[in-house]
Amino acid sequence: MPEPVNATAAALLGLLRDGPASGYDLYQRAASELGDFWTVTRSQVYRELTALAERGLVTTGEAGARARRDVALTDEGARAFADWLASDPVGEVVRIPLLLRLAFADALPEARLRDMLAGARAAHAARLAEYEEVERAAQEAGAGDRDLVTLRFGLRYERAVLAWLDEDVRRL
Amino acid sequence: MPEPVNATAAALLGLLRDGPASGYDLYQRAASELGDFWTVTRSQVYRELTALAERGLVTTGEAGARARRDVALTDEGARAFADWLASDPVGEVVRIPLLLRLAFADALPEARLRDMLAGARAAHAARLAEYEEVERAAQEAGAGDRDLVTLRFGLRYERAVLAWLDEDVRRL
DNA sequence: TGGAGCATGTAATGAGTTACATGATTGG
DNA sequence: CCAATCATGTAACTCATTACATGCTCCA
Repeated sequence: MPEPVNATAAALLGLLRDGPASGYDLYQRAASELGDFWTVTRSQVYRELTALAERGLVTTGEAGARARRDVALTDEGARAFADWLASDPVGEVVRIPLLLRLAFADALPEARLRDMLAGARAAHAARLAEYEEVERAAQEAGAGDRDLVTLRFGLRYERAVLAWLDEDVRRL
Repeated sequence: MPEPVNATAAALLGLLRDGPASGYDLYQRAASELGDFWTVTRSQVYRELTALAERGLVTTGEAGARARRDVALTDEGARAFADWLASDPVGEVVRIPLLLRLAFADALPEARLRDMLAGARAAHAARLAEYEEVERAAQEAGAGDRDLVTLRFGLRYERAVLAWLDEDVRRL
């Protein structure tokens, strides 16, 4: 059994099913199609593509304008993607800097704490509003539930955070 | 202005306010007191402690049993902690492997998908139950809202994920 | 026609995980 | 008294972010 690919590499393979693309393209598509709950940076894209090419899971085409080089999925790459896709989804990460600070709230000046909470509230409310707007637009455009599943997670997440801020954190 | 410390290092400084401790102690305390939304590994603890010692933010004591070496907070370390604590909480990370797979659900065999969702549901339900149990115990022990704020976040998060699984993902 | 901004990629650094090693304790 | 387990730490590796460099395009 060959070494399994990591999730970021697998995501790139998955995107490449739609046809060859440059690292830059893949980066853009990942940002827009994979959503806020699986982010990748450009550097990661290039690193993973290099590694995938070395393993023969993608092939690298000729250089085009601006050093652009398209890569394409190989059969072996498609197989590696399918294996990853069926593998157990492990490694959920939720990391909340605000929560870490609240653990030490005793040492935090009252006023600064209030500011911080207000800032967090505003940021999450803004993201919620953004998601709601995207949902509205998607529904008008006739998107199905399948397309909205990530968005729905985002909506629930942001609402949960806001409820927590308003109902649980408020009383401090 | 000195280079600010990173969040993991800051957490260790924060814990050291209660008195000197070994890396191992700090690791244990971080795991139990900082909760599931800011995890650190043992290796991180030692790496950060080394770096903190080089910067004079902690001092390293003599070796005890089993190569144990306690470190203690310096005044400068306490200042660095306070600075970090008051700084803006940036860098929230939420990373959901299941969501990434759902983005490619078209290529996933029906049965495997169902399994995967069932597994996720079970895992989150178990964590929710665990949190509820901790909450019950804490309340009996007379813990205040201040102590429970992290836990409350966990409760809301797990409930939101379960609702998402049951109400939004179900229909696929 | 030149400079503002987009496209494309690399290098350097930082953070996080896994695997390894080894010395104390302790219960059977 | 020795085997299992706990305590303690290091090394190697993978993953992720930030900073940098440079070539195109296009429009003012």
